[in-house]
Amino acid sequence: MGWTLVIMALPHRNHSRNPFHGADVPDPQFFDHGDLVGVLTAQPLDRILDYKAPEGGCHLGAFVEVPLGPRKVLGVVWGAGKGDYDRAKIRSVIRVLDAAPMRDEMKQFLTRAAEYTLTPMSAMLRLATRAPGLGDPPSMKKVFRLGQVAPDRMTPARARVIETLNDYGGLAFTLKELAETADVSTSVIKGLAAQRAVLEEDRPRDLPFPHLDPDHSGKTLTGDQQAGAEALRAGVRTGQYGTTLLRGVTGSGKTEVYLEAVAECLSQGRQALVLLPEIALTAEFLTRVEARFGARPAEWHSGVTMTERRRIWKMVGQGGAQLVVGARSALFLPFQNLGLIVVDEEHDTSYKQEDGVLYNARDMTVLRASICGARVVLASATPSLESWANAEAGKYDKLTLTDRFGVAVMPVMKCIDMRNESLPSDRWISPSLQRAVTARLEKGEQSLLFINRRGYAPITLCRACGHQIGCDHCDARMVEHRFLKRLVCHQCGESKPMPEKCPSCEAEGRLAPVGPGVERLTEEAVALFPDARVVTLSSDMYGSARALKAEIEAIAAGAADIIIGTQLVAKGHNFPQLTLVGVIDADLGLQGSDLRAAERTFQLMRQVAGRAGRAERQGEALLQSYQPEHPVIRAILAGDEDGFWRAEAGERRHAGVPPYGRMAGIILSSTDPQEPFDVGTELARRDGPLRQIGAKVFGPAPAPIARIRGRHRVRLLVTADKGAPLQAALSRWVAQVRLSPQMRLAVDIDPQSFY
DNA sequence: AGCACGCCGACT
DNA sequence: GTCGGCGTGCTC
Repeated sequence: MGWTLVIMALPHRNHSRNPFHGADVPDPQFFDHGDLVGVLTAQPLDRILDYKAPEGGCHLGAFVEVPLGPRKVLGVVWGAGKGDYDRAKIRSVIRVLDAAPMRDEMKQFLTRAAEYTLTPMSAMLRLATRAPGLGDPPSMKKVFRLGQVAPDRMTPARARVIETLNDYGGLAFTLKELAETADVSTSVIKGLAAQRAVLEEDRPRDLPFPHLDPDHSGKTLTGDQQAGAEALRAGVRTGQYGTTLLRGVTGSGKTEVYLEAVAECLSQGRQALVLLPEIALTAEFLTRVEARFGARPAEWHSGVTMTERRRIWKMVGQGGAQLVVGARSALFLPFQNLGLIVVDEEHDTSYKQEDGVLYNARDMTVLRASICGARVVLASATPSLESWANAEAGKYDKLTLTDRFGVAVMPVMKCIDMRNESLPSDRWISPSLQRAVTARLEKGEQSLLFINRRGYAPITLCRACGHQIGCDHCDARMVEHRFLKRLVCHQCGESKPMPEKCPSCEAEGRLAPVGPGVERLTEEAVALFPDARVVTLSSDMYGSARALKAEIEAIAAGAADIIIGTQLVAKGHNFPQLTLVGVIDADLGLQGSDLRAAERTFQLMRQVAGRAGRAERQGEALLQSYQPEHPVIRAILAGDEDGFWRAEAGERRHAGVPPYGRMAGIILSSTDPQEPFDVGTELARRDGPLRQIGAKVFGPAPAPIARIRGRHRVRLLVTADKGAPLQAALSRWVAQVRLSPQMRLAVDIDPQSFY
């Protein structure tokens, strides 16, 4: 009651909203009605605008609605107003939205991420407010629970309602849920409510997520896993930033180990975030989380409904969600007390992507954690070279799980030297590989044939004139998909029916498929092994993630003898009866001058090979290669992971490329074919700002795909020394040219692939 | 991003 | 004369 008196007695100017400030010290975190505040809006004006604080004042960081021209837009109170704008034109904040104010930590994170990626702040704010109805007042919905009084007359329908409510012990239902569960019409419930036999109550629309119990217990860990888990727990207990690179093949219990870190984090009363690269994996993953903590966590990805998005955003902000499992954008949720971020499959290239902002979720994770004092676990069977180098340099702790069901069982890896195999040019399964598959068939074991190409054939060639069918909108070849009976552009998704005659010379019946795709390999396997059950796993062959998951489960249960798969099969699915992996083209990706090609091939080959030999059975991996002496192929065969990384690191260091140098890609694109090249040339010529920091510019050159969706693309590449202030120089450099409206310029810091 | 302003070509 | 093309600039 004393509180009431104090608050009542407060003068107009607020002095004590913050209990740590004395009664006569103004709270710098609070702005009174009429004070000037600087507001950052999600509109693409890269400037903080001054407004007058609304009636009732507002806190620093408050989400607000402000007038902007004729519109009302979302904004955040970023600080005090600068006051350098015509006072007469300054308008007032319309209202403070019902959302937890943005914490200083989040402001810092957005600012530094913007600086790093050269992204306008408004775009960063948009990332951080990607949920609908943020400003909605807390709305209620009506729910029904059992009342104390019995109804005047009992009917079968009424009895079902009461029985349902009894069965679920005190749980409240919405009208629709209750009607459906009890199989009655809504009027029955309304009738009962009128007599107060059931009670109608208001409940907030957005409910907290069920409590996760860190002591709910899950699987017992092996000695190796136990030690790893304890190391991670200890890290979380420090309550300070730190990153651990957790290495372990699928099946090593990597997930169980880092879930122990999550458990420790939850015990400390802090929030945790687990990032996964693919939606398809979350269903299985959520089940494992539920087994460990007794309830399901919040799930954030592009597939969740708008309602659920709003619930997660709000609950994360007010502590009603302890754990979020999600895609990369979950990194921008308004956590109040984040203690741990796990990035699973940290090497996955999908972490670096464009969704409004081009950022690498793995790097942004480390940034966010270092600002808010959270722990990071980067988990992977095959870490990225960047993370490996950071661990080597002592920036990250290293933790390697070697146990695989108690014993170290990596498959036996061998190379099939394709130069010694006799094989017609339209066939891809070598006699040696064929014999190995036959041996598995006889033993009733499964084989996996891996090819990293979707469709039937990558090239459709006219035997009469030599024309290759390309996409009308991109400079990419169309890939035949016999399953769909169409030609598909893997760049833009455009497709057209398979033509009867050559679009160039009109010759009929002369179009021929060239090269293998997963569908064509299936055809070959069916012909070679007529009695085997052959199944194809390719991301474009299943309508939904659910259908794909069902298929994978059926295969794991033994519904196929030979699995033909693309990249998809490399990602963490368990096939216990699989003992042979055949890689059709291990050389794919080794050609070309992309410096990351070796790394990607190594990771992919190891992951695919790792599918073989689960459980007790020893597996075998056979790599078909035309260049068995290639260092990457040799490193894979030798299983010498650290040796490979060291060699790769040496080459990169020598070349001064990431992670031992800095790089940025510039993509200029336009509907006009000439303009990007002209602007690119002008930029290359005016390289003063870059030379000041010792950076070099290469290009302009046509981008890897010179035309995508009708836009012509030109690429420049900038390299600099590790310590050079690259971003600042890039901004000054790029600002020298004026772009026409149809021109777009995108800066890609630390590009994933470069030429 | 929107939306207004404004400055040149072809229409009732 | 005006309708409308979209280049340029502004939003506190």
